[in-house]
Amino acid sequence: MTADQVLTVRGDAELVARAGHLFTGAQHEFVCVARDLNTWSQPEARQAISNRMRAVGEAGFTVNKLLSPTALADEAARAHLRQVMAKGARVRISSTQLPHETIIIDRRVMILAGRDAPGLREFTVTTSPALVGGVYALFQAAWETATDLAAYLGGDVPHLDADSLTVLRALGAGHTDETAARQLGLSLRTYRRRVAELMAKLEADSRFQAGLRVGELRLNR
Amino acid sequence: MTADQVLTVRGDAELVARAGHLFTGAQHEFVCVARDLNTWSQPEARQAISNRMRAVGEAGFTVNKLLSPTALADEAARAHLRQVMAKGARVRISSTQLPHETIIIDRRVMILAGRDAPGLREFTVTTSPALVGGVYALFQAAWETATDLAAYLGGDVPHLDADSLTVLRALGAGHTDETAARQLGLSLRTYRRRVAELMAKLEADSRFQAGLRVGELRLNR
DNA sequence: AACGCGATGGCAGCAAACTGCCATCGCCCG
DNA sequence: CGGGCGATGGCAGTTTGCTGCCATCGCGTT
Repeated sequence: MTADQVLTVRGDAELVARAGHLFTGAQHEFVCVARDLNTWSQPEARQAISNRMRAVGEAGFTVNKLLSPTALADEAARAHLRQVMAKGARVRISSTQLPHETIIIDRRVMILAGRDAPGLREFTVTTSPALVGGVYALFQAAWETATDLAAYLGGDVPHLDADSLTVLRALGAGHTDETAARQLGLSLRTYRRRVAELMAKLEADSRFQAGLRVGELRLNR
Repeated sequence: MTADQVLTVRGDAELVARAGHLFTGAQHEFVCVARDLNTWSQPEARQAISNRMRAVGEAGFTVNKLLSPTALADEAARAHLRQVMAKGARVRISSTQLPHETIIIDRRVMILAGRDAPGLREFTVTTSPALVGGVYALFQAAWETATDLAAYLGGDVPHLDADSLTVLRALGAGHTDETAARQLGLSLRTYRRRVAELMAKLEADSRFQAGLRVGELRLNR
C-alpha cells in the first residue's frame, strides 16, 4: 500500500505558485469542467496564466470547456465564451449540475476546486494516473452527451419553463389531450394552446417530430 | 499545502482487507461506473462483500450502476444485470467509453481501479471531499444523459427493419400522413398501417410518445 | 386450376387534434 | 373608475389521424 501524491493548496496565489507551471506546460489538451466562470477571484492571475499558455489552434492543442447552463446567466459570461470559442476552444453545455471546477491537463494532471469556503478556495492537484484516467473517462461521457454551445445559443435548444415541462410530461405519458388537460386542471383549449406553443418552440411540424426533438435533446428531465 | 489521503492498494485481496469496511459500511448510496463487469478476478471476494452490504431497496439506500454497452456483450452479464435490477439497483448504459471502474460510496469515498496490469490490479482509495465531490458531479452529468437499461434491453428496443426506418424518417420529417405516403409510394391506408405497427413495437400510446422513444433511444439513424 | 395467405388499398365512420372567433376574467395602469 | 392587455375557456368548423371491413392482388402450395 502506498500513499499517492495529492496536494491541497489554499487560494489562487498558492495555486499559481505551486501549479502554474502545469498550466503553462500544457502540451496537447486543456480540459475544464465548471459550473460557472467565476473560478478565479483574481482575474489578473488568470490572465497571467492564460497569456503564457499555448495558443488554442496550434496544431495538436485543444481546449475543451464543459459548463452548466448557469454559466450563460449573464451577458458578460456569454461574451467571454464567444470570445473563447472564436479562439478555437470547444465549449459545450451540460444540463446537469457540474462540479465547481475540474481541470485536466494533457490527461496527466488534474486540478479540482473545492467548494466555496469562508476563507481561501481550496484546490486539489493530482497526478495519479488512475485518478486522472478515471475522471477523464467520466468527463468524456459527460462531454459526448452535452450540446454544443453554438447549438445551445442558436435557439436550437429552447429553454423550457416549468410550465412547458408539465405539458411535456403529460404528452410523454401518452395521454389524450382530454385526460391530460383534466389532469393538469386546464381546459382542453388551453392545453392545446400549450402544446401548440411547445411545438412552436421546438419548431416541430408534428407531434411525432416534437417528441423526437425532446427525446434527442433530453429535454424531459 | 497539505498532502491528502490517497491510498493505492494492489490486488483484490488487499482491497478487501483495506477497504472492505467501506463497502459494507455504505449507508445511503453505492455508485459504480464501469466499462464491463469483470471487475473482480475473484468472484468469491465480490460475493463476500456484497453479502454484507445493505440490501438494495431498504429505505434510503440506492445502488446506481453506469456501464458501457460492452458490459452487455455476453448473456451472462445481461443475466447478472437483470438480477441486480430486480433487487432494485438502477442500471444505465452510456454510449461512451467509461473508466475501467469507479466506485463512489455515500459521496464520501471513491475507489478507482487502475488499468489492467500484468500483475495485480491497482485500486486507488480516496476520501478527499473535493476529489469525491468533483467526480460525483461528473458522474451525475454522465448518468443523466445515459439511457436506462430497461429501455436498452427489455425488448423495449425492437430491432427496426429498413422498412420501419423509412417510415420513421418520414414521421421525423414532420410531414402529414398524406404527403409521407405519397413520398414513399404507399397508399394512405398502408402508410398508416406502418405507423401503427411502429407504434405497437415502441409500445407508444401517442405519436408524441413514439417520437420521444425514438429520440431517447437514438433509433433514427 | 383451385386454394390459402399475407400484403395492399379503397372506403367509411369515428376519434383526436388543430384553429379561428369571441366572451370572459383578472390585473395593472392612467 | 374605465380602458388596455394578456390569459383563459367555450364553441364550431376543419383537418388529421385511426381502424374495421372488404375487395383485390401476388405468390407459393396442393
